[in-house]
Amino acid sequence: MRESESGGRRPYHHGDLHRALVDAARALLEAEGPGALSMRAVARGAGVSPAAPYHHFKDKDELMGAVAHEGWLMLDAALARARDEAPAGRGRITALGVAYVCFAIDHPALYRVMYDHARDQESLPDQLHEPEQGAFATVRRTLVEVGGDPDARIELELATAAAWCAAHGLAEMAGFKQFDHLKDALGGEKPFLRAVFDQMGLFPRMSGR
Amino acid sequence: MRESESGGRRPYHHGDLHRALVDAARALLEAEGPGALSMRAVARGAGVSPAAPYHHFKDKDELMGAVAHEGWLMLDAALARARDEAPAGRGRITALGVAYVCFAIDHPALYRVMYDHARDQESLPDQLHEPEQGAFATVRRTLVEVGGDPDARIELELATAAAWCAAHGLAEMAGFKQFDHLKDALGGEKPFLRAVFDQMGLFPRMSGR
DNA sequence: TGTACATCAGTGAACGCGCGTTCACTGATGTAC
DNA sequence: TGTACATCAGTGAACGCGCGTTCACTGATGTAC
Repeated sequence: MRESESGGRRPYHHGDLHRALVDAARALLEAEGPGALSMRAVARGAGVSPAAPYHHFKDKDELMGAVAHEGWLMLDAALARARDEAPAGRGRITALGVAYVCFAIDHPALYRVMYDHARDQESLPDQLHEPEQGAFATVRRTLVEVGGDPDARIELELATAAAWCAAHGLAEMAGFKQFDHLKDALGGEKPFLRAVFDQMGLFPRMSGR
Repeated sequence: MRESESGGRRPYHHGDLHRALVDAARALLEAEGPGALSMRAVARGAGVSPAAPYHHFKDKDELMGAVAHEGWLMLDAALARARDEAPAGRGRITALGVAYVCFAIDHPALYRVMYDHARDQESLPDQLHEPEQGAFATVRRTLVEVGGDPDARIELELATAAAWCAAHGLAEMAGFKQFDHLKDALGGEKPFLRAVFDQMGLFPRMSGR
């Protein structure tokens, strides 16, 4: 792809078509949205014949899975970064939520693909459930710090589930026009997101039960 | 459609094809999911030629809009009913949230179409913003009862937005397998939904600000 | 009551399209001797 | 170092498909006189 775009003749063998295909898919996604993501369009984007991708992916679903997987890794990284940057304390969980939604806003089409793929298999990617890594763990760990009892598994998972759903809902709706005047009133998108998360009270309410 | 299904010969004129098409679309949606919703499939479902729908809908988008509209009306009704049935008080807002998610669980494909259509125009349907009717008003009214200050417009809308996003997020994720053991631990789907909503603390926190 | 005519709401064939996938193939590369 | 050969990773043409939409048409209905 690099060669063909810069005018030089591309060698017969690509080098790393697997990578190039995923990159092309993501570029297409950002440029034209999820509806434009076809096997043929991705091959076209990588400067390769429509049959070539089948040497690297069993079928369309497998390519989509690879794109979604990369998205989840990016989201993991974004949450971990947000966590490290926010001062410890109650605001940290809000910071995570804001980072989550910002990711979805910055990569709306990729975010959609991630969830569409997850929905097809009726579950989020496994890595979210691995105990010591991934976005799920980051959320849970932060909830513990913020006041959750690490031994109260059910309550902790409930809090994590609540935070996740809240973030997902806001991520999907943040672009709706109905919220524009709220954003104006609060001074922009991020203050709006922070306010909604605060409103939701995502930190655990473990005490008093 | 009625006639053709019962074996009698259908008269040349249908009677109410507009209605029959929307019904066929919804039946198709429930039976095969949003991916199967094509103009031709809907016509087929209504027992009519592929060109016939164009006498009633300008294009596919207009048909989809009609289906989505009907979905919103159903959701409005479900929320109003839930509100009337729940005892007054703080639990009412949770009951609304549960009813919302139950609607999405009972009509997953329709719910998807509703939001896809909304997303395409970057906003929820207008009726959600009309002051005295629709689901939005039901949520807001209930929030006021539960302790919100009706004059604090921004805070009230923030609370409504938060509740809406929370419900939407949960609606989209309620089917994921990750939550299965939480549902088991809590005694079923509805207790799980209630617990998540309670966790989120959707009632307004107007006091102390 | 009968007839001419406009209008409405269907038909069915066709348009061009892009899709996912398969196929027989071929050029490039790596390895064994 | 040179050669035979297996394997890999591409090509490009073709498959059958269902789609949204348009077209000229026709059967049914309603209205005016």
